[in-house]
Amino acid sequence: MSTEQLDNFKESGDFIQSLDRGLQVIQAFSQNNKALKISDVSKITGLSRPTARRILLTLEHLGFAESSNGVFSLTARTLSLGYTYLSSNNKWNIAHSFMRDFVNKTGESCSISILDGTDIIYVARVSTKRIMSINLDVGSKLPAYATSMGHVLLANLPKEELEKYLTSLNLEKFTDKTILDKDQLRITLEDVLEKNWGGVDQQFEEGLRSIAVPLRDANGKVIAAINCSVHAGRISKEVITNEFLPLLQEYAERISEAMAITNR
Amino acid sequence: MSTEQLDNFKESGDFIQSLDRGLQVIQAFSQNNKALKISDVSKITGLSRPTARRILLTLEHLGFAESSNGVFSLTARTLSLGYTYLSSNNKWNIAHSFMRDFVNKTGESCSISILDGTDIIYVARVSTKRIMSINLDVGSKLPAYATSMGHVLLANLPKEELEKYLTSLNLEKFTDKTILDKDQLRITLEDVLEKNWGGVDQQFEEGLRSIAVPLRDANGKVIAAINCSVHAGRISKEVITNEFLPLLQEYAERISEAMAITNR
DNA sequence: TAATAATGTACGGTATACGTACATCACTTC
DNA sequence: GAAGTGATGTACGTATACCGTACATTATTA
Repeated sequence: MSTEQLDNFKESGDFIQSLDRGLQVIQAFSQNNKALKISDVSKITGLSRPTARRILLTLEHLGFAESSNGVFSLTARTLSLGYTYLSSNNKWNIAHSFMRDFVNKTGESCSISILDGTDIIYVARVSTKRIMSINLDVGSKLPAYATSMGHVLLANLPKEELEKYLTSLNLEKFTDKTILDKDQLRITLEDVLEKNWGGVDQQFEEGLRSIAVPLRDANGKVIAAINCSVHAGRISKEVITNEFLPLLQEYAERISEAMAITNR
Repeated sequence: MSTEQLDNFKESGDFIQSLDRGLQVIQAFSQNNKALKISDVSKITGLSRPTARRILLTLEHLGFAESSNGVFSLTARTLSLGYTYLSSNNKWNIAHSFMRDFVNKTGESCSISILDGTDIIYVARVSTKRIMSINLDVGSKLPAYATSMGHVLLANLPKEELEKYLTSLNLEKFTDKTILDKDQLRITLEDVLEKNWGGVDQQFEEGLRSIAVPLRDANGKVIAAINCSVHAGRISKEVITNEFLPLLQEYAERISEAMAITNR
């Protein structure tokens, strides 16, 4: 939705400001913002200090936040709040047993993610050893343009949406191999769309290599991406494309099918 | 917090009703409530229909919900909302590598959870094969009294809190072995407190056996529980208590230590 | 075609939530 | 130890955001 549309909606009388603000406050507690004072929240969100205070106190009394010595942090209840999405949506559960199977065969991690704006969000994950510096879990967000799943999801976007994405995009350099040129990204995505799979080699993190393929609904529409990520020093490009890719494609097929059946 | 206290707070002028209501609506989308109509949400939450509608539309326009043909469901953005708890709180990440290590040694799943009211909430999990009928993930909730981690967490509650919990508790029968007697539960918990570990044998689900021990902060206060769950048909009671328990205790010690160091 | 049950919407009142302003407290800094 | 900095708590009057009732409208079913 465009900002203009949002503004229109905000004045439509069907918009609840306080809910928006409350959710903004929860999101203010992101990485490196482990614990926040009232004034911190006020600064981050742009809300007035009394408003930030009221929201934090409300969250605390509802059990979504806790405070000690005037420093607030979220509680695990917030986590289960997000989990209502998963428990209300069993399609990713269906994928799980297939993913486990794939992981047992390859010995490497497997994940599913969907696109949310400029990010991918992990909705299912079966991991083996840890290969990334950050810990990925269901709910994690990563920038789409630097990941294999992101490439698959972006490549399958309608043309105009992709262009909108590309124009508003701000490319950040994560490693020496990160794509920093929009035209190059566009070419890469065209290639991904044609091949029907995407691969990223240490563009997001040094030593991390991954491939991804789409998951489709009954109509063939891409609804998610599934990937396999490996340690670059351990698994060569040849092995991942010649051995893992066909297997991943096979499993993607089977998962898409299983989800289509149960969604009928 | 007691209801009375909450009511007092609600009238204090520091309570934001709309935020409370909005979060109630999100939580209305729990298991088996995959997709909800406006009137469904109104019924479940007790909110008037126009209010439910306003909240749903607001959530939709913020990207936390989506609708098609008048049926609303949550989006993955809700999931990432919950994930802000994890990313704002790195202590469970610290535990992850230890848990992986434990899983590699035993070949069985390992999880950490904390207490939230009458439920335990999973905050970290490294799983192998799937042994439960439901799929557990970070954010999942289970009733405390029927799980080994729940026993550990309940046993370490202050006396009065435990009593309060026990009096208000409604025991549900999950399997033939589920504890249904409060006195028996009390005795079990006393035993757990003394032994410093808890074990549950198919009380929550047929074929599921698990043991749990506490994780403590620098002051020795119990902050979470860590468990190991196995398939009852594959791993005997003897193996789990004689081989896995000492290992779990060792890892719990190491994790507690690691968290204490980084929290300094 | 009537009836049921859902949704959309208008509207006026009021409780709700707001931000400014001031008081207070904790912690530096000179 | 006094002045200064930056935080929090709180009072209060106001504006408005949000509310629910009531009615119109649109599926859906009988």
